[in-house]
Amino acid sequence: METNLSPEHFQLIRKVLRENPRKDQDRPLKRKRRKVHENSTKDPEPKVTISIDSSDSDSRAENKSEFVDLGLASDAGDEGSEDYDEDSDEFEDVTEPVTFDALGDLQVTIAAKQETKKESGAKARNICSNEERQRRRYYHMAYLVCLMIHGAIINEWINNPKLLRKLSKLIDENLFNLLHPEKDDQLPLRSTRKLLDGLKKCMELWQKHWKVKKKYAGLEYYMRNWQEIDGPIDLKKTLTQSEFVRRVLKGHGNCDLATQGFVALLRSCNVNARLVMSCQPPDFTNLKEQESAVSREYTYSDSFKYPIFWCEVWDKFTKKWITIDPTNLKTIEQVRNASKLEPRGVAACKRNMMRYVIGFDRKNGCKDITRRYASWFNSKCRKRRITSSAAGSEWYDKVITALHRRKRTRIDDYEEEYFNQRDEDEGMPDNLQDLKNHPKFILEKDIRINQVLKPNSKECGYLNVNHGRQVLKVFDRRDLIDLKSAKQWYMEGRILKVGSRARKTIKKSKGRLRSMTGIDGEAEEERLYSIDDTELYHAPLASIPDGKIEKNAYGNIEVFVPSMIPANCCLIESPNAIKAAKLLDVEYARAVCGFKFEKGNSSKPIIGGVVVAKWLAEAVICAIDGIEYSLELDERKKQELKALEDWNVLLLKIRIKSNLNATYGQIQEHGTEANEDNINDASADDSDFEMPAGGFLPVPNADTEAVQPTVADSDVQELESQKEGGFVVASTNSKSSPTRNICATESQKSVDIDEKLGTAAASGADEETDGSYEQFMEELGFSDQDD
DNA sequence: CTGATTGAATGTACTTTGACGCAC
DNA sequence: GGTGCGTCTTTGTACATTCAATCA
Repeated sequence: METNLSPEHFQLIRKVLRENPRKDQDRPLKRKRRKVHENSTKDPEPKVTISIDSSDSDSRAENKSEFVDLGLASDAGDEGSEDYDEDSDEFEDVTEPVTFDALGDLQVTIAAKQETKKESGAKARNICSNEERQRRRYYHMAYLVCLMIHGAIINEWINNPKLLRKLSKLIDENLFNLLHPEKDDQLPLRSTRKLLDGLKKCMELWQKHWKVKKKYAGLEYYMRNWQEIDGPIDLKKTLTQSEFVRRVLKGHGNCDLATQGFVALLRSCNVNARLVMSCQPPDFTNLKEQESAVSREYTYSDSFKYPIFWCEVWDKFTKKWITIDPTNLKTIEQVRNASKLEPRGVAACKRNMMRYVIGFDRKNGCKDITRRYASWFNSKCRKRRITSSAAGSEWYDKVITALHRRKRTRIDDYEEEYFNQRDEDEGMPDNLQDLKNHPKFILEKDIRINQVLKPNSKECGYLNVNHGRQVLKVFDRRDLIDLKSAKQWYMEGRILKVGSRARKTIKKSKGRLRSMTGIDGEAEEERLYSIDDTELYHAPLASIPDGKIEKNAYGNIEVFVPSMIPANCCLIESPNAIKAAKLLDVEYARAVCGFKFEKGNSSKPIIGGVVVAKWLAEAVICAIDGIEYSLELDERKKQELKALEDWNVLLLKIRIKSNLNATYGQIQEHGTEANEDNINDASADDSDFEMPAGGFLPVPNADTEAVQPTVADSDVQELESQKEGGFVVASTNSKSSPTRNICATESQKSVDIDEKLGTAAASGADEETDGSYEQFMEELGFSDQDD
């Protein structure tokens, strides 16, 4: 019914967020709501309910996705650690039963850990748990992405042709000419002046046309704290595009809608206007468990003084964007170093913390333009953004890229230039906090032990501390040099240049090692060098033609980085590489790619393959292929053997069963039909395994239900417990599949089959496979058995 | 009110080449 | 008697960073 965002749009975002892809593409846009049962600190079993409510969403079919899910699913924390345990007990006490109710709501109930840390006796700090921090981080991300998508959708609606057609009638020819001034060659400023004049007139026109009927019903787009997030959120009915257009044309609604309408008005007369949105997700750097009770309720005007939405117009004469807030502050400005739209004062920042200002342009571009509006972007704003961490930054870039749907233009170049200039112009912070980890400045005392200032570099400023009683020197970070020890440089494939001198000598304290070795007392000295004191390490070449490689004392070659491989050699990374090289009896060296650290001070080299001369590499690779193939065959053989054994056991059981039946009479079987279905289902899943005719796959964990149906009788089930393997029927070979018969059959029939199959399994089959396998191995010349 | 200091919790850099017993 | 393979173990310390609370 309306022009909507394409499904790819959302798929992209989902991909970005590493969401578990869901097939049900038809689910409507979901709203999320999160409730905490009151007294979560006192309740011995506090519960958190996340409910994603779809009941009041509109009918736009392609909007969907469980953002809560995807937020929790993406785990950014463990990527760096190699030894990260898969079955980590991080969440061992947390259970998450997930239930879908009829309305499509999703409930995730997280039972929090029972034990409390109050026994320690320490004063209870108003700080949330580590898990809660993580949750807030994810929630922040999910919230942010929702807001950005919202902005993108509204921005598309603004381009609605019907809306633009009707709005364009409001602009008369004079005004239109003002908005599109001629280029004044003598005084370009005059053109800009005209444009500004036109924009002002537009603004006045719009203010006259538009009656801001309603104040905000709640917090709307303004920032909520974590208690408000967790508490019930009263979401109004969702807007649809037709309703949006109707309201804009009518001139009804709140400030936000008025601004959006204003952007539409400008676009209707072909002005390059941007919809700007300052996204206000909850603050993830706020770790307070509870918002302090004394924080007074800020007045309405404090909270909503600064706008969430505003407008930008491209001025082609000055090559800058002009900022217009037509409804809230009713101002037009050309932002140089500070913007009037940046919230000032504690009260205003409580609800409007400028962190993510996104500009959506008429060609569906999406850019982060926070730099224009945040005057202290580097020192203050930066820390509150998810981009402060590398992983968060990567994530954010992906989201922006996914929402940015146009090619780069010259305007982007000009804007980037402007942002760079703003970065340059941002002054030095005047307090300690903001200088900590500042991207451009560093305090003298924060220079690390392995860093040194460039010779002759001078401080670029001073900071007064303690009301001027102390003065600290501040340096430019560009004057810093990172230093490393010779060994550390070697780990990066670099060695010291001849005659280089240490930039710094530090005392190395190796307390534990020292106490272990019995040497104590004076600390060892460590000489540190800069990268300029080093050069790339070139390993000695392998000898020609035999390819002999120089090895270290341990008989290995160190390949910490690719450049450490001798120039006429190559690294073959395969677990079977050593075996292959040995088999071929060629010169090789085991490659140490790193170390694994274990308890105490012991460390083990990680052998990442072998280094061989280039002219021998192909042979080694072929040998590896062969070995892998033979191993595969070996594995196949094992599987076959196992299958045959299992068959044997099964048939034995059936024989016993039929004997029992014959001796003591028959027992009613039940559920055979259902069982048969199960078997067929199970076999269908395994259809991608290619097994020889009559093949049965041993099920790795044999005590699963899949095994049980094959032998339904209770007598046989007892026997079943003796064996460890199970099997399922391969779907392709119905001819030789006896299970069907067994399940359906009466005792007499099964005996016949028993005899046929039993003998085959017991006698011929084993030897046959064995024989053929060995033949095969001999042909290949890769026999593993060293008899 | 602002910003320095303090204290607690969390995060990260650093470390840089077995020993033994058993089966074949 | 030599070789190869599996098993043992499952963890540390020091310092940096970050926040809320408190103090000046």
